[in-house]
Amino acid sequence: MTKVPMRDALIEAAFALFPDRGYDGTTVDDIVARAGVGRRSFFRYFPTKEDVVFPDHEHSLTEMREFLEAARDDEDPIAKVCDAARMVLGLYADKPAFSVQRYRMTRQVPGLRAYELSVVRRYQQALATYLRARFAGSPQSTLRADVISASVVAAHNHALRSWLRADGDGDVWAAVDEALDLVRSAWHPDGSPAGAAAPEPDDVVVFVARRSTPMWRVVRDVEAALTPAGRAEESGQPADLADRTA
Amino acid sequence: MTKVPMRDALIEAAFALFPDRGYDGTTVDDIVARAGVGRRSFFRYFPTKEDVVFPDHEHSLTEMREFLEAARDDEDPIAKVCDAARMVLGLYADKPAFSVQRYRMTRQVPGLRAYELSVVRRYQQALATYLRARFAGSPQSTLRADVISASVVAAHNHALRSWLRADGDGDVWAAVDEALDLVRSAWHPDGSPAGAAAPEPDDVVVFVARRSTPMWRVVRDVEAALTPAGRAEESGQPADLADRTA
DNA sequence: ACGCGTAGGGAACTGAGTTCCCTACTCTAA
DNA sequence: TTAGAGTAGGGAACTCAGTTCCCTACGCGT
Repeated sequence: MTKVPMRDALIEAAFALFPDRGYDGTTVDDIVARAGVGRRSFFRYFPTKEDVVFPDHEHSLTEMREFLEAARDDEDPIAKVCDAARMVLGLYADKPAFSVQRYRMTRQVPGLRAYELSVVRRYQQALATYLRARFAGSPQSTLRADVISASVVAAHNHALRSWLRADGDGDVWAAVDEALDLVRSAWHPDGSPAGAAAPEPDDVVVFVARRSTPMWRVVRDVEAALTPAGRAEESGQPADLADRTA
Repeated sequence: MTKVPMRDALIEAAFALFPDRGYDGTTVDDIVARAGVGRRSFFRYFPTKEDVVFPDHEHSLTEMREFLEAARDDEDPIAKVCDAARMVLGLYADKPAFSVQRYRMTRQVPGLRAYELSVVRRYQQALATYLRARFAGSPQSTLRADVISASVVAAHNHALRSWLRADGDGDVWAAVDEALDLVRSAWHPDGSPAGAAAPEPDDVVVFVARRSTPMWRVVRDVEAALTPAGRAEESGQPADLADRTA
């Protein structure tokens, strides 16, 4: 009847004790006693006590690396690292209660904050490794790879953390999309500085309005132009590329 | 003759032992024995063993905060955080041999890498705090503050680390300037971020959005872009357009 | 001389992480 | 069916970082 793999039993025991005693107040002996196993077994499954708090990041990291290695060469590298960041978001968004509980604990325990930082750095390095390969040959390739991956991670964490601070209320996905859009627009190869004949992607809408335009009218026209709204990119295909509002 | 303050004696003793025994191989007892003081005294001056490896960051952090708090409001905020990053560079560049020795040790000891990350995060937070205050009122102020400070730190570290890897050869200052220039050009007035207004002659606002953008975001950003230096309606975020239309 | 605050010393304890060695189960090959 | 080997788990004993409690010594002003 040792159905539950020991690893899961230890995680469950740990998180059953944390709310009462806190992280520091829960010793490894407490955890193994509750799980009904020997102390030695804990360190067989978790190299340190901190690892039991973030049980799935190791797996998530290898998933991210595989995802990036499987990328085709014709994919936009920046969009790809943004998607990779969204994968990590899923890890948190799938278990809001767990994520919020852990976030609160992490904020209070310096050791856990340090651990979290080291995990974040490994994600960031995975992104940077991918970008370095994709940028290879272009000027400042490693610098750009490092800075862009740092931007993506910062944007992701900004959205994730404000969602966690709000106890998991609100739409994380939308918040992360917005944050990543900012990053993408800052770094993307829109080398064309001022207007001119910029090759615009098909799903981009340009509005022009005078500053004196009443807000209600702008909103109405924007709505009209974006009618096939929503998050489905493949749906909104037709309509004019440039809609003008006097 | 015990002129040397105990703190300095401990640092000196520690770094005298590290080359031979390594960080993990040097116990706190070894250090205090060499310094000729009691074990208890070590923890009076350094909260953890790791702190003795980075003895001056605490002081440097308060210097950076003071530097940023003393900034005038007419200074360019991004240039200011770049200068703040350059202050930290001085900490390393002033003692190349020491910095290189410590860098090599830090690479090999996971605990020291984690410590370094937590220090870096505190610098980054100092930058972000300053930028949040400077950006207050403009759209996405906290997001931009977080992402820009992450970019600055990443650029600084990129240049610093390649200099350290090269055993302190070459011109760090030039390398950091180049790296920071990249960041500044990405975030400063010219690259027009999607969802924000681009500079146009006269009184006209150009608004660019992807068709997949959620409606609530379009409305909010249009509002921010069109509101002429007053305050936006419900969100209470005054949107300053002056930067973008100059 | 007195009291008093501060810098340092040191024993003893807790708890994480390691080392060494033990038991028990299971799967395979002779 | 049994021998052997590989693997999952148990547990004592150790090291070392960090803490707690309490001690001594020195300076310093009144």
